[in-house]
Amino acid sequence: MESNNFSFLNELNEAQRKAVEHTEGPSMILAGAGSGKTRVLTYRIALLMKKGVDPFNILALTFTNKAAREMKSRIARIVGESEAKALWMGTFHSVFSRILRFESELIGYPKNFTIYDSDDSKSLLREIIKSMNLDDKVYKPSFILSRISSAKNNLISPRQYMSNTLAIEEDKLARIPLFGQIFITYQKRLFKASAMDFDDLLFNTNLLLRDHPKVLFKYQEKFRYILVDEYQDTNFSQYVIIRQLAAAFLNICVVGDDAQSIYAFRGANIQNILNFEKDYPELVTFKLEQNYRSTKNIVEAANQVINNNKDQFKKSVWTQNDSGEKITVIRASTDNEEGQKVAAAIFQYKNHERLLNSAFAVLYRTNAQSRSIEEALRKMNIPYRIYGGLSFYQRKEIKDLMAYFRLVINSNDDESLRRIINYPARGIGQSTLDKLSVAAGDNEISIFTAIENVKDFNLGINAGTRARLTDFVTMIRSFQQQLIQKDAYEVAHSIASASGLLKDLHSDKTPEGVSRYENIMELLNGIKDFSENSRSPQDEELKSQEVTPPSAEPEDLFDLEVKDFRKLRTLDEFMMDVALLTDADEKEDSQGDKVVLMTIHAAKGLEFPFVFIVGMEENLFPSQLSLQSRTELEEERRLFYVAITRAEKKATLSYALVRYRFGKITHCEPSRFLDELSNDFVEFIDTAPQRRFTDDAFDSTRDNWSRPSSSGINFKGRKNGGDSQSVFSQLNIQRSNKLVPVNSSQSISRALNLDETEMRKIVTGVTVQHEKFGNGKVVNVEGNFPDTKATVLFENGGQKMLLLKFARLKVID
DNA sequence: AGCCCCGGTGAAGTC
DNA sequence: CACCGGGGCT
Repeated sequence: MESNNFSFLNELNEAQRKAVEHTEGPSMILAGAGSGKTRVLTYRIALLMKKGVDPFNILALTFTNKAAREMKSRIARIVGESEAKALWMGTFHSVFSRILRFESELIGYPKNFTIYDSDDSKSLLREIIKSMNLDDKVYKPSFILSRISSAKNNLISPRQYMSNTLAIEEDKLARIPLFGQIFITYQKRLFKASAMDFDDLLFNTNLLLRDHPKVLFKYQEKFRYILVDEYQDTNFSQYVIIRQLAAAFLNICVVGDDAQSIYAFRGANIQNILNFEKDYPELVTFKLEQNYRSTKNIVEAANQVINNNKDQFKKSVWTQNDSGEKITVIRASTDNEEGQKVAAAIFQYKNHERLLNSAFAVLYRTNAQSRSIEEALRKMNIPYRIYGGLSFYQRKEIKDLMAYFRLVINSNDDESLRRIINYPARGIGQSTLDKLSVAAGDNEISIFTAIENVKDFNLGINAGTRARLTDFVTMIRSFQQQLIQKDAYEVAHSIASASGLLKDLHSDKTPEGVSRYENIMELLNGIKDFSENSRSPQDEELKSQEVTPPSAEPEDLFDLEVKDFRKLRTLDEFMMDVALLTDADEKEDSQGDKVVLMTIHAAKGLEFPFVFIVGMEENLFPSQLSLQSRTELEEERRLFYVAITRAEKKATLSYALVRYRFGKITHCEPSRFLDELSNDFVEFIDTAPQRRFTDDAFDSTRDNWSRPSSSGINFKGRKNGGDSQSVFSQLNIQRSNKLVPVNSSQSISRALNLDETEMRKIVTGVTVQHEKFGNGKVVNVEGNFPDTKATVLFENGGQKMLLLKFARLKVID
C-alpha cells in the first residue's frame, strides 16, 4: 500500500532510525546478527525514494539474487510496485554483467559474450594443461582455477602475475612453475571464445571503468546512491568497483558484520572494512547491536563463541528477549544415529508444540552430510527440502541443451561446441575434434570457425565427416537466423527438437531418462514464461541508449522487424539471466511445508525458530583444511557464529563418534567449538552410545565436554601469527592506496587480419614471424585470397599450415 | 565410433 | 561411497 507519509520510520529503534535517516555522504552500518539490518537497508532505500530520489539512480548490491528480490518486494510495500521495480538491485555479478552486455565492445568483447561457469573453466583448464603435456595431478584444474580466481579478484592480470617475482617464487615452491603460463593461455582462450568466467565479470568491469572515463562518468552520474549489503564478504575487485562508482557523489552506504565474514576463501577481505574508513575520512559509522531475533541464551552463547577470535571489532550484541531454552548438545555414536536423533527431536517438537515443518532447519558444514539426515527424516515421514547440491542448471541434460543455446548465441564458445558437436551422435568423433582443435589453436580461431573453413586445412578428414561437419554448421547457422527473428521460447523449442536432443531423450524410457526429458520440458516452460514477461526496467533503460539491436545484422531486417525485435524477449536475454542463477534463487512456490536442509553458508541471512547444527566434530567443523592457520580457524568460528545466530527459539548441536567418510569408517572427536560454550547456556544430553562398533569408537572413560580444552591452547601456542602469507594478501596492502594498473592484454582488439596487399607479401622463401611459434620460413603458398594459406617451417622445428586471414604473420627481412 | 568396466581419487563453502 | 576419466573391447 502506498502511503505518503514517513510513518514507516516509527517502526525503527533509535539506532536503526539514525542509520536510516543519514542518507547523504559515506556511511557504514555495523549490524550484529539479528539486529534488523535488512529492515534498515529497506527503509533507507524507501526513504530515499520518498524524498524524491529517482529509483534509477539507486544501486543496491546484495549477496544473492534472492536477497535482492525479497528486499525489493519489501520496498514495494512502502513505495509501490512500479517504483520499486526500477531500482538497480542485485548481486555484483548480475548487475555488472548487465552493464557489460552494453559496454563490452569497449574492452574488445562482443555483446553476446558467454559466461563460463566453473565447470566450463575447469574443462578449459584441463585441455590447456593437457596440451602443455603437464600432469593434471600436479596441476589440478580446480586448484589452478582457484589460484587464477584469487589473482583476478585482486586485480592481478596474467601479465602482472608473470612479472611478480614473489608469485613466481611461490609457484616454484608449490611445484607448479608453469602456473603463470597456464594463466596466460587460459585468459587468451577465454578471450578467443568471447567468454568471461565469473571473476572476469568483475575484473572486466574494473577494466571498463579504469580505461573509459566517459563510461565511468556515466555510471557515476547514474548511481548517485550506492548501498552494499554483506560488505564483509566483498573482495578487492568489488571494493574498487564501488569506490570508483561512488567517487563523484560519495553517497555510499555499506552494511556488514565482521563477525559474519565467511567467504574469505573466495577472496572476501575484512580489510575492505578497514580500507573503507581510510578512504572516506568523513565516514559516519552506525552500530546496530540490539538483537531482535534470538533468545538470550542463543545471543550470549554466540557472543561467547566469537570472543575466541582475535581479529574482530568490538561490538556487544544484546537482546531484550527471554532467556529461552538452553542450547542442547546431542551425542550420537554414528552419523546415522545422529540423523535419527535429530529427526526424532524434530518429530517430538512438532507434536508437542504443533509446529510447522518449516519451523526447522538442519545446518551442516558440507553437503555430503545431508545423506544421513535425509534418510532419517524419510523414515519418519517428515517432509524436507535440500538447498544446494546439484542445482537444476547443473544437470547434464540441461547443460547439454543450454550448450546449444550458448553456441548459437556465440559461435566462438568452444566449450559448448565440444559438448554438443557429437551429441546427439552425428558421427563427428574425438579424432576429428582433435584435428579441428589443433587447427583452431594454430590459427588462433574458434573451433566453429575452423569447421567453417575446414576445406582450407589439410586435416585428413574424410569427405563423409566433412559433410557431417557442414551439416552441423548449417544447423547452427539456421538457429542463429531464428535467434534474431523469434522469441526465446520459439527458438529454444526449435533447437531442442531440430538438434535431435528431444528425440534422443524421449526414446529413453528408463526412469532416469523420463526424468531427464521432464527436466528439459521444465526448462522450456521456464523459457516460455520468460518470453511472455516484459523486460526489466533496467534493461529497457540500457537498451534505450542503443542505436542498433544487439547481434542483429541490419541488412537482415526490415525496419518493421527491427521494431518487433526490440519488444521480443530473446533467447540471449534469457541466457544472460540464467548464467548467474544459483540454487538459492529457485522459485519459492510449490515448496509446501518442509524442513529445510542446507549448508551453513547457504543459511546466511536466514532465520528459523528451531535450528539443528549437525556434525560438530573436529576435522569436519572446524574443517581439517582450516587447521593450518589462525585466520582460517577464525573463519570457521565465524561460520559457527553464523550458524547459532540463525536460531530464534532454540539451537541444538549434535556430533557423532563415528562417521562414514570416503566410504570408510572414521573416528571423530567432538568439535573444539563445543568447549567454547559454557554450561550457563548449554546442556549436554548424554545418551549412552549404542555399542555397534568396537569400544574405542567412543572413549567411555572420558567425558566429552570436560575434555581439557587443549585444542584452543595448543593451537594458539602452535601457530599464532604463523599464517601463511600468500602473495595476494601481501600485494593487497600495496595496492589499496591507489588504483591498480590492470594490464590490458585483454583489450587488444580482436584479431586483426591481414589485408590482401599484406598477404601478397607472403610468398615462398620469405621469413615470417608468428606471435606464438616464432620465426619461420615459408615453404609453400596455396589457395586464393581470402583463403590463402601458407606452409611455414619454423625455427623451432615445427611445420604448420596457416590460413593467412587468421594467422597474424609478419614478414621480416 | 560407442559402450562398458575398471580403477583411481576425492568432498568446504559460491557468484 | 560416488564420480569421472581412461582404456580396452566390440
